[in-house]
Amino acid sequence: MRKYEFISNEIRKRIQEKYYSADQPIPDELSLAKEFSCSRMTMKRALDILVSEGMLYRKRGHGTFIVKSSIQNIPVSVTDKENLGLTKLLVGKQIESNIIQFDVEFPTDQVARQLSIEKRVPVYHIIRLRKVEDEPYVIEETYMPSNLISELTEDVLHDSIYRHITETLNLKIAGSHRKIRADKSSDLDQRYLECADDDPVLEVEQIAFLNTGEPFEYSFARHRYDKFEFSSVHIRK
Amino acid sequence: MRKYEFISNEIRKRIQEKYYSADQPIPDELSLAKEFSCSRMTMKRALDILVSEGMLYRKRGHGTFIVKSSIQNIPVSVTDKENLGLTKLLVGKQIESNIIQFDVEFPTDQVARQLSIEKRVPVYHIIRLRKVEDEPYVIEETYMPSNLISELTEDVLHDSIYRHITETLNLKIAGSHRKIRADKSSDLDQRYLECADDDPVLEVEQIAFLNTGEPFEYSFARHRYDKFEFSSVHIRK
DNA sequence: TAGTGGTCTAGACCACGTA
DNA sequence: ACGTGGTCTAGACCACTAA
Repeated sequence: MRKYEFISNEIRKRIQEKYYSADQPIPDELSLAKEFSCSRMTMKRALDILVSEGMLYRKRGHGTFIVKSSIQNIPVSVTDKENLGLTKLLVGKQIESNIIQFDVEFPTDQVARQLSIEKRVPVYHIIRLRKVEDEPYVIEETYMPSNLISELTEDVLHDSIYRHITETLNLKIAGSHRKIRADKSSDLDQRYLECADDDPVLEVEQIAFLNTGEPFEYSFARHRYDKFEFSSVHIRK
Repeated sequence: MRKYEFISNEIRKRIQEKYYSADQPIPDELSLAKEFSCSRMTMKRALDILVSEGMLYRKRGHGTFIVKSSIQNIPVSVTDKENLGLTKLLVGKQIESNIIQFDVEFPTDQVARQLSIEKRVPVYHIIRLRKVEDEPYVIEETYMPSNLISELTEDVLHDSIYRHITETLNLKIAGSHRKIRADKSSDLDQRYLECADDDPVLEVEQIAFLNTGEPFEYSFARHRYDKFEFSSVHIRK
């Protein structure tokens, strides 16, 4: 366990358990560094994590304070904690994946460009309906280059593509770029998400990268507008 | 100018100008530190910024590499760079604000809770239509505690609330929590955004904080679905 | 084994806010 | 003047990767 992570977790626990008064600054960095037997840089790094989570804020020349609203708000962010698929996001819930389409094809210009591949490299083209607790939740249309993501089978699609990538293929996911927009529901949306003609959907377009810098996924996730919202925390530097 | 910011900007420029080959790692941290006459920690911090922007990625034991797709994709993110209002986001464009409503009232339970204030503290309740280049762009409904944000006038609302807060009141904005969702357009949306009955809207709910930790804004921004999307970059730690 | 990035130290000085 | 956080240094050792 890294020292700064251990300390960060400890301080987070203390805040949640109201060990520190929310009306006063928490102890200064040097005192905390002494308490945890670390350098001030390491202490600062531990606190940085909590600042980036929106749990603490600093005032130069004054001290480090608890963001009061952070104590009750538990689920700070979908965005910043995970870009793992549904499977990890909703642990404990019963998740089911219906395969609507599963093809291999040559990419369109747009798909080839987003995945940074040549047009002659085949891509998987997958459309899945994900259900949570038997309720339709999201339709995911996914493109993945076949040379990068191998051994994709229907079994994998029913389980979790992310698990296949990280555990079976042993690849490492580095991050993703996302765009979020509203759209009118298409016939496909209405059929599978069981939504009304005039129900909108929330679409998340995503390009995900391996730690090699290679894009391995270009996807469109279309969510029922009444069952999903996207959360993010923004801290100014 | 902070040293790590200067270095970070310099490396970013080099990447954009293809000074470094995208097929090879950029020079190692120690060499770069020597070139910029700084410590390795400072060099690492400069590179951290570019990693968090999705421009570089690292492989331990191997080197630091350029994310190829980052070179052409210029506007990486609305999310991570700014939570300043429209005024700063769309510099150079002609922006107009029409005031639809401007009241002071006692907050509802929900508004009081989100702003962490007592129900007896009056709040400004503002609804504005923001136009960009004469086209309707977004309807913003905003609640601000009157004890925190003072001297709010129609002149300010026509200009920029953020400028008033940072420049006139000299307060510092620390960050915000946001939720993004799709919704059906309301009568108000249709009237002012000039959208059709069945056009959806993209709603961004935001609580913004000062560096004192106090929430100063609780707002709902409703965007035309065909004119706005929300971008974010996610890097796994 | 050599070279890379990841963590950590024990200091230093600076910038800012309060008294 | 003092105490706070912000930046920066010049090292050290560790973890991982490739040759």
